[in-house]
Amino acid sequence: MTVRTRFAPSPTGFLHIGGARTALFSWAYARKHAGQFILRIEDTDVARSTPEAVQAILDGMNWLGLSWDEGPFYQMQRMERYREVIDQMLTEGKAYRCYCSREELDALREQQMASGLKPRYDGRWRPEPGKLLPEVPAGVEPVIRFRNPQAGVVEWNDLVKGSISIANSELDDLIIARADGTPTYNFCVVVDDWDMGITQVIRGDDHVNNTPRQINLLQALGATVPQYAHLSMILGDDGQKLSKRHGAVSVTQYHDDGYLPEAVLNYLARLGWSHGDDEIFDMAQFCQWFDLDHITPSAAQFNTEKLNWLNAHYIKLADLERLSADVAQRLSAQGVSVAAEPALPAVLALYRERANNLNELAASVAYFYRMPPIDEAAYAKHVSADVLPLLQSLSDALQQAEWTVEAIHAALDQVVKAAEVKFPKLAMPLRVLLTGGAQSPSIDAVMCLLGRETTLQRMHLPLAS
RNA sequence: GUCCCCAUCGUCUAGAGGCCUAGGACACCUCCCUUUCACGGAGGCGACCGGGGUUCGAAUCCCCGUGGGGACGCCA
Repeated sequence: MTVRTRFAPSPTGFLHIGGARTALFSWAYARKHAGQFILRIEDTDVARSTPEAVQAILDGMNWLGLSWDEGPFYQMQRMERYREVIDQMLTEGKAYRCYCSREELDALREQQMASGLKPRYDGRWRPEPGKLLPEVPAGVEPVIRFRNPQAGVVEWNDLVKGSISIANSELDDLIIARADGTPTYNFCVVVDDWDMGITQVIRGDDHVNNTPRQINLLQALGATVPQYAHLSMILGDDGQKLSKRHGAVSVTQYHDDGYLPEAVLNYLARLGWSHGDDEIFDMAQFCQWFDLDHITPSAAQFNTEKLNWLNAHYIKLADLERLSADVAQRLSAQGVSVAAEPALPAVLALYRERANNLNELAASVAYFYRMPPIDEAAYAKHVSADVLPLLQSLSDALQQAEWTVEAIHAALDQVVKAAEVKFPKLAMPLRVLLTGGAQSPSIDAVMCLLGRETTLQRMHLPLAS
């Protein structure tokens, strides 16, 4: 049987890091087994679902490169099918109408909580042989409830957590259709997973408690029960649960923050899953290695520093043209337009080893394309009066020097030797004048890229005043 | 409250009874490289939640405790 997995987000917000990892694992599992990965949008909560959120999820998936083979399917477009199944269940006595008002249910819940019980529906409208049902109240639209088994236990072998069993006595008759006729989550999931032939349900472990209900429903429908794999949640950098208020951001925010998708993917892959001591691998490798046996059942804390490390790694590896296109955009967003010279790829080749993210990288090379603001402290420290003669003689030497790193280096050496000073005595003030700050790659390489004209011009700043 | 789940360095993790004086990675510290800052290289620091069992032997299996998390919606 071919593997079919799915990612089924509800479009009530963006695709966050936890959802992205769930999608990644489902995707990788399908790829590993040469199966299909299906995208399904669970939009039955009409009040909270938005088209913007759908788009945000699609954007996130696309940025990460998690491609789906079927879908996106929208549950709101499958209403007819749900109704058909509900009608059939009603006919077969597998579901029934319940005329309890919300107030009634709230009161029941409160009362049960107060007496230390697990709140659940008491089955007052559940038909039983010989049982007298209450009189149908006028003007109340009923909900439809599933007739859940009352005895026995539901047990499944969770592919991540191992055997889990929950007694049916813990469950109640869940509502599968609201008073307005729209079906509810647990029901739609079941019908969809069934219709779509899902073989492995890989999802967050906040769904563990839904699983026995879904299994009961599936069995009532005569459907094959898929395998389940429940992934533990991802905690924030501070160990706290992620929420809108607290650290949960869209995966596309990582793009804005200068992360490469391959870095985010690699990081996510290692969060809760491992392959021995392997830390760095691409998605092709991941799809070969991925399995559910090596998923950690416990929650994982997000660690931005490790993500940064991976990002820096992938920046060093990235194709220079691709990097240039990205960095040019970031620069232009800051009002810096990239000139033809020096060529951005060559500049990035010099700088990519020192950046943790693309924004840093862009900021660090901006001085090639516009006069940088000078770090005053660095200026005061390095550009003292006694270096002015050095700058002057270097300037002289540079006028007719061949413009190569070697020749520039020779000129620097010559000035330093003649003045009997250490190399940094000249290199540091140059750094400050040319780049605006005290840190840069090898100064001769910087000068070479900057070009003769700009170099001399910036060098002459203190000489002129 | 009830039910379910989880528990190895600060963090991500390796670990399927002997290979464990517990391995790797990030972070941190030291040194090396060096033209500053990085990069890179070499070292270092640092953990099996507690208690009982089972066993010749337990980080690994069982039980209890403790701690953490999740679920208990006409949300998904």
